[in-house]
Order: sequence, then C-alpha cells, then structure tokens
Amino acid sequence: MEAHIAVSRNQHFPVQLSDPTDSVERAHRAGDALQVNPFTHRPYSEKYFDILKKRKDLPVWQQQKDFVNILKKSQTLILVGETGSGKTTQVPQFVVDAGYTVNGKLCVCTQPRRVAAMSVARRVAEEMDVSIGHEVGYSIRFEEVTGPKTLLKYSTDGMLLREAMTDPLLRRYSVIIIDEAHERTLATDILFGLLKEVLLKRRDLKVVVMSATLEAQKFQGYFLDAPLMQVPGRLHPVEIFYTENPERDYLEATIRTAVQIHACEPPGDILVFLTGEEEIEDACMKIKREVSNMGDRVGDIMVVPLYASLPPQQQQRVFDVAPSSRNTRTSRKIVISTNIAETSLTIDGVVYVIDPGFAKQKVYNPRIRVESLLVSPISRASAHQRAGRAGRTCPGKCFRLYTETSFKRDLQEQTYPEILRSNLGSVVLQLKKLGIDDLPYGKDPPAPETLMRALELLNYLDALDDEGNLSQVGFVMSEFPLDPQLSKMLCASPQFNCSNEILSIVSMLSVPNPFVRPRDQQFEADEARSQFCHIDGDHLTLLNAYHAFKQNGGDTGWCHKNYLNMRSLKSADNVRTQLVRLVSRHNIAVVSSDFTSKDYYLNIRKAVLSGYFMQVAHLERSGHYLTVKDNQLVSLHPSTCLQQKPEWVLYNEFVLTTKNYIRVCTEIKGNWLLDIASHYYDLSNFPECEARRVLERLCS
DNA sequence: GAGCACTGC
Repeated sequence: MEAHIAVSRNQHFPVQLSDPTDSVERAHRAGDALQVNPFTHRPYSEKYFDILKKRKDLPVWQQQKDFVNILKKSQTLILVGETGSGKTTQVPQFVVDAGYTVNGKLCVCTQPRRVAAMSVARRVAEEMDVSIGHEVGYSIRFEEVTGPKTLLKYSTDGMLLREAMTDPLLRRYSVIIIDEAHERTLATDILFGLLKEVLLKRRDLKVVVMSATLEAQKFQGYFLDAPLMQVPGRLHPVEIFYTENPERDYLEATIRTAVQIHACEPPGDILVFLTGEEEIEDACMKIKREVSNMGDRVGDIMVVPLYASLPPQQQQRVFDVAPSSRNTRTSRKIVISTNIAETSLTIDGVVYVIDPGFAKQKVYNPRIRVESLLVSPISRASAHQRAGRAGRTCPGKCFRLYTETSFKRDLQEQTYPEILRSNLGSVVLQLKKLGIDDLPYGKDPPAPETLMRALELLNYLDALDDEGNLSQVGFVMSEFPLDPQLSKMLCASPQFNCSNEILSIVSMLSVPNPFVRPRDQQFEADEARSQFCHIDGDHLTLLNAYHAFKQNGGDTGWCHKNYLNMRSLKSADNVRTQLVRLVSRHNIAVVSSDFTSKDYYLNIRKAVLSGYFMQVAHLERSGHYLTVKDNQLVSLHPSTCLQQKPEWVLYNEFVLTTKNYIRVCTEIKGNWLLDIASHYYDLSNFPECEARRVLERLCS
C-alpha cells in the first residue's frame, strides 16, 4: 500500500524526480525515493512514519484503491463511515494523492463546525508532514489559514457557501467533499442544491458526500444514483438497556439511574444527556446530594456540567480525571451535558451513557413568524449517536429512559433537517444572489408558507421587487453575513447619519447575549447592567455597553466586574471589523451625528426601525401589547431597560417561554412608522385593530 | 418579573 501511494505521488509530481536541485538530495532520492516528501522536497520526518503506521490501521485505509477507482469513473460518490473510520482525515488525502489537485485546483472538505475544520486541518498537515497554512489549510470566519501552495483546505460549510456567492461555479476546486452530511445543517443542505446544478455545468468537478449514517442512501438518489461506499466504524460494542415502563419524570429517573450506576456498576465515567442549563445545574446538585447521603457505602464522585454558554475554563473540566476516593470504593466522573457532547465535544473514558431521550430543538412557526426552542423527543439517529459515546475507549452501556416499544414506534428515524425548522429570510436572499430562482433545497423542500414568509419579508425590506428579482439594495444586503433586517438597517443607516453606531448595534445583536446573570448573583448582575441602561431602549443599552467595553480596552477584569460576557463582546468586535470592511467595499459611508445633538439617539432609533418595522408592538388600552398586524399578545421581557410601557415599541426578538415575550425593545413613535415604512403601514391594507385606529388619527 | 439546544457567514 505504501508503494502504491509513493508511485501515485511521483506520477503527479514528476518534477521532483527529474529536476532535483541539489546533488545530496538527488543522491538521497535515488537511494530511497519513497522517503522524500513530494510537497516539501524534503525527506520525511520520523514523526511522519509514526503517524503513517497509525493511519494504516484506520478502517478506511483498506479502501483507498476502491475509492480512487470509483471516483475516477463517477462524478459523485457517497461514502458512509461511522465514528472512528478515519474518513475525515484520510479521504481528502486520497484525493490529493490521486492527483486531483494539480493545475492550481484545490480539494475542499467542509465541516459543520469551526473547531473541527481547524483541528482536522492541523492533524492532516501533520500526517502529510507539511506546515499548516501551506499545502494544507483551513478557512473559517475571521480566520483564513491558506496560501498560494494550498492543495487541500478544510472549510466550514457556511464559508464555502459564502465563496459560492462570488464564484458560483466554485471554479477553484476540482473536488468538493461535503463531510458530516447526515447532520443536515442549513448550509450543507443549500450546498447540496447548489452542487447539483454546478455538476451539470462543470463536468470536471467531483463531489464526495460523506455521512455517518445510511440515510446517505437518500443522498444517492438526489445525486443521480451516485455509487455508495461503506467503511466500517471503529467503536467498542455498547449494550443498550431500555426501561420496562415509561418514566413519568425523566429528570428524577435520570438522577436515580446515575446514582444506581455509581453504586452498582464497575468503574467508568458516566455521561448524561439533558436539555439545558437550568436542568443540568439542578441535576448536578441533586446527584451530588444523593451520593453524599450514601456516605462511605460508595466512592466519591466529580459531577461536571457541560453546556455551550459555560465559560471555556469550566468547559475544560469535563476532561479532568476524577480524583481517587477517600475510601476504597471507585471514584467516578459524571458529566451532565446538553447535545454539545453528542456532536461537538468528545469525552474519552465514558463507559456509561444515560439518555432520557429529549433535547431542545429549534422550531419555526411561519404563521406568526416565530422561531423558538422546544423540548422535544430526539430521533433514533440521535439516540444511536448518544449511545456511541459510551463505546469510544472500551465496551460500554447505554441506559435509555424510555421503552423499547417507544423507541421503535414513537421516535422519528432522523431529526428534521434544519431547513424545515428555520426562518429562511437570509437563505432566500443568498440564493437570489446566487442567481437561483427555482430555489433548490435538496431533498427536503421547506413548507410553502415558510418560503412565502421569507419572500414577503424580503419584499417589504425592498430587497426583492414584486417579481422576486433582487434589487440594488438587496444585492448589497446579501453581501453581509447578517439577518436581512440587520443588513437593511445597516444599509439605511447613513440616511439617518448614524452608520457608525448602527455598525456597533448590529454587531452586538449578532452575538450571544453579552449580559451575564448567574443564578446566585442576580441582584449584582442587574445592578451592573443598570449602568449601561438607556431610557429609550435596549438597543441603545447594547450600544452603551459596547462603547464602555471599548473604552476599557476590552479588559477581562472589567468585563467580569461588570457582569459582561467577554467572549460575546470580543466576538461582536470581530464582527464589527468584518462589517466595516464590507461597508467600505460597498461605499456605504461610516458617519455619526454630533453626540451632544438631541437627534443623536433619535436618529439611531429611526435607523433601527428601518430594518425592524415589521416587528412592532402597540400598547392597547387594556394595558397589554399586541404585535402589529399579527395581533399576538406579548409582554415586554423582564430584562428590558424600558421603565414604563411606551405606546409603540420595536422588538428584536419574539421568545416563547412561559409567556410570549418580546426581547430587546426600543421605544418608537407612531408617526415614524408612517414616515419610514409607509408601504408596510399602508392603512388600506391593514387588519382592523386599535393600532390601525391610532395610525389613522395620526394620518389625518 | 425571566432563561439561553447547537452551529455558521
């Protein structure tokens, strides 16, 4: 097999053997051509051979020849390989070794997550004995680590989609590999639709779809019966246990099961899947309490919560090893995690998995235009993935807290792809930019109502004309990596003389909530936040917080003291830098009003309204807010800075939790609606309601 | 008067 590789490399890099520049090197090559790295022209390092030995043990290694032969004959190929098959690191190298990356064309392999793109690229650079950023690189938002010599690039799926907007035929690439296709991210699904078209126009392009599940067979039909290859995974067996009867309270059952495993099962760490922060913190506390009540009958435990909003140092704790017990019993680590441990984070040493069968999932209701998070049953594919987490280092056990009948009968085979659960405003805009009219959505087309909502939004924002064609402002809007409302607000902001401030607000709105509010320090956190409050609304509060952050030089201690999330603020700052670059490319002026002018804040609020005029609520005489046109009963979110209830508010977000809340609100005036969004507030096309009567009075 | 699954440009 090694010889095969060396031969194919030499074939594709004939220059190295025929044109040695140095006599010592020539002698070396003549003696042992296999030892020379065709990319660096240098002998392979010792490490290379160490790694090579391990690569040869990967299940996928055996199928290199088959893979290359099939790829030669077919324009597309589907490859199914479970965890541990080595497909992500090896297949792109097969492509390079087979000579597809000559004449300046690249092989790109997409990943749904930034961390994966980065770490896999580093690993592959090591395997190929080259430096990262040279022959092998990666490309993720805010970070382009590639160079003129790059042959192989790992990219986030979203990044490749962005690239398609400037190069719709993706001409830079000879081979495009879509990895983790089973995850069905929004970007991956759109890439599917796009690639299907590109394949027809570029007969020289090869597309490889890699997936962990056999759902891939469905991709096969989508890509004109592409051949399918299967690679075995490498996991230890995991024994599955179901409950006899359905559990009434899954949280209670989870805690009971964890304690039982700890008391009765052989050594090995436990991974528990729950749905969110509050539930996880609660379970951590209860498990600790129960185990400590058992005293010396059991060993010590280390209970570690894991969820995305946890500060990075605390996330790192899941990799700590449980300290040994004070008594002779086994000590154990118990990790209680959201779905983050299902896909993004792998914890070695887990032997037991507890799967209550739920996760928070995004759902979109196009009727009221609301995206929300709902605790819902997971799919069988997801249950399978969770169980697999128990078999990474040795044989394991998975305890499913539902019945086998329920598993077979009630759970769906796959999680609904994201494209069916999302607001598609931004997606439709991107596709219009790509010149695609009969929107290709892969094999799961979204609900017609979802599409209608997206087209309607873009039309009201003037991004699309009545025929659905991209307008001039729509073209510029599509260039920003933002929701259409935010792009519109940015494009319109120079007219209100405040693009500088809107850049900051838009950036703050596109990162996770910068205000931290720990459960045990709510009062202190609220006090800290009140320093930034602006009486006219939460958008201006965000602006104040951003300005304060900058004035304090982005200091960690300062953020901590003021209950601000440093990660969020840094990321907002990165977004802002990126937006400033894009804004200047499209000749949008960066301007500010005089800070002391009475119009300073007024202008900003009007600019925000120019993107968010469809998200306005009116205070009824009854004392309740109704959203305009949709007439949904909503309440100001308790986190708002608004001190009394203004008659008109614009909101950034509609959240459905214990109640319908509108979050991040700013006071506006009724007549602004008529001035700034007359087409939307056209009273001849307006449902009968109190808001309409108020607006009618303003008109006359 | 209260949460924020997870990604991504």
